[in-house]
Amino acid sequence: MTVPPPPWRSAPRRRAAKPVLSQASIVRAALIVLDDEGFDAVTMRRIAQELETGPASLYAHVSNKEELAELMLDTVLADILVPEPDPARWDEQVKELVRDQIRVMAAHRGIARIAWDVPVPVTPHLLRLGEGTLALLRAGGLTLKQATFAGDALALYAKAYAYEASGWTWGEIDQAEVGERGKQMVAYMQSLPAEAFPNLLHVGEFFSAETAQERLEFALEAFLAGLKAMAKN
Amino acid sequence: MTVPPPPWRSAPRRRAAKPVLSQASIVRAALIVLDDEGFDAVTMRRIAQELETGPASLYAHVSNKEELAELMLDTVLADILVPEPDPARWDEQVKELVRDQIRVMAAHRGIARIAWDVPVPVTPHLLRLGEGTLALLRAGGLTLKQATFAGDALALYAKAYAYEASGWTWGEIDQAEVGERGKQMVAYMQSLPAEAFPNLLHVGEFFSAETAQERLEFALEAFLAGLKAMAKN
DNA sequence: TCTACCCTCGAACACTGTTCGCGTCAAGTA
DNA sequence: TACTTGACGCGAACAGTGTTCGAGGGTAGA
Repeated sequence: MTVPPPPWRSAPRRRAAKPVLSQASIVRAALIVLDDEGFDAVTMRRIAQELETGPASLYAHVSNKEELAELMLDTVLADILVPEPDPARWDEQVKELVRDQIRVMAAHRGIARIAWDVPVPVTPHLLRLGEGTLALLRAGGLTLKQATFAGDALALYAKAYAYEASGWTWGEIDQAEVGERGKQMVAYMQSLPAEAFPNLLHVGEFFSAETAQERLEFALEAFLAGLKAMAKN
Repeated sequence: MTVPPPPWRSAPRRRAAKPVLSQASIVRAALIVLDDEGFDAVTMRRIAQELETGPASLYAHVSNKEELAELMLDTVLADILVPEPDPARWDEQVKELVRDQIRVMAAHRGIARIAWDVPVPVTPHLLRLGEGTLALLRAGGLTLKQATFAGDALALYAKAYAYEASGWTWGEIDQAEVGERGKQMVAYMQSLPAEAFPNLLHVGEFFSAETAQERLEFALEAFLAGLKAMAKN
């Protein structure tokens, strides 16, 4: 009963004319929006727009935004290399592993925030990373329990510094506003008795994007030194 | 021109009949909602409802929700006591200060999350806390720069463990869901070659609400040990 | 050719933070 | 005492969010 399409009309577009929707393509689109426009821009509508469709279409491939966030995190973490433990280079390997996590997370602004919000971190690459960290720490002479606790702390370092780093790097923290608040802060402190904030008044120079790396190295250095002392017992 | 109110109508309610709106009362109401119903329930509408008014009324006393969050955090931090440095009890004092921060933050579920989101932590009590931490650390023999970096790391510890602790304690992390995910995780790991996750398979017991305190103590212990070694140089 | 089935997606729902602007009240001034 | 003024209360609305429903269409298998 259906009439064939008139010959002057081009053949009906096949579905595949536009990239087919899939979990992977959705995650990819979400990461593109994240990189280009920041964390707040990553909405279901914006992602759908990127794929030239409506928000409802996404829910056939992703059960909700939380799951999508988890998939984004896992995708990003795929770039982390877990080293083969080499006892001779133990410190350096541990530091490198943490730096690597920060590197990949800071590359996508706001992804560190997702890392905090995932309650139970069990995605394939997180498992791989966790196992690798444990193996590395145990190679340094720690018990399984010690390694677990140390790994927990190190993951925390990575997330915290990556979170801060992405804020500074990507301008999610409004530089002008920060400067304004900084001035107000100094003025406030100077309005109080001079001896009220003898230390705080001089730490401003230590807090900036430039010192982020240095602060991380300091914390890592101290933590690892303490860890090594524990491993010997 | 105005007609006096008819005598059978009760005298118009005075403004003071219901508690007058103020920044302090709004913050108080917000904390009540936070404690009773959790982080997600803290909306401008719910706070207004608690004060028997509409959401628009709040904006006369608080410029936006971000500022309100900051005020909530500051109010909670008021309970922290900053100790007079006593070199003989240095370690214990530092640990106590961190524990104290975690204690007050874990008491209000979700307040730790606010702490992460405040970009430039400059509220009165945060300044007081920062100065106290610096003074304490310097009393342990650290340079101002070392003390700054160490204080940064310690604040990070406090926020991270408080965030996690409140999640567990207050059931924002759905226990049933966690259990389900845990089972799936174990099943997934067992479906892979046995040697793929030799360590991860046995750490489950170390991760629970009960070990949160222990994990913090471990991390603090290691970090402080490393710090003391640095101070001597 | 018919029948399932799954995917697509417009429309709608319930919710969010925030603004506008009209009233009303309280305190200050003449 | 009468009037002005300015601040506050708050109903209504706006733009945006995540998510669901259900009708429709395309594809694959019988």
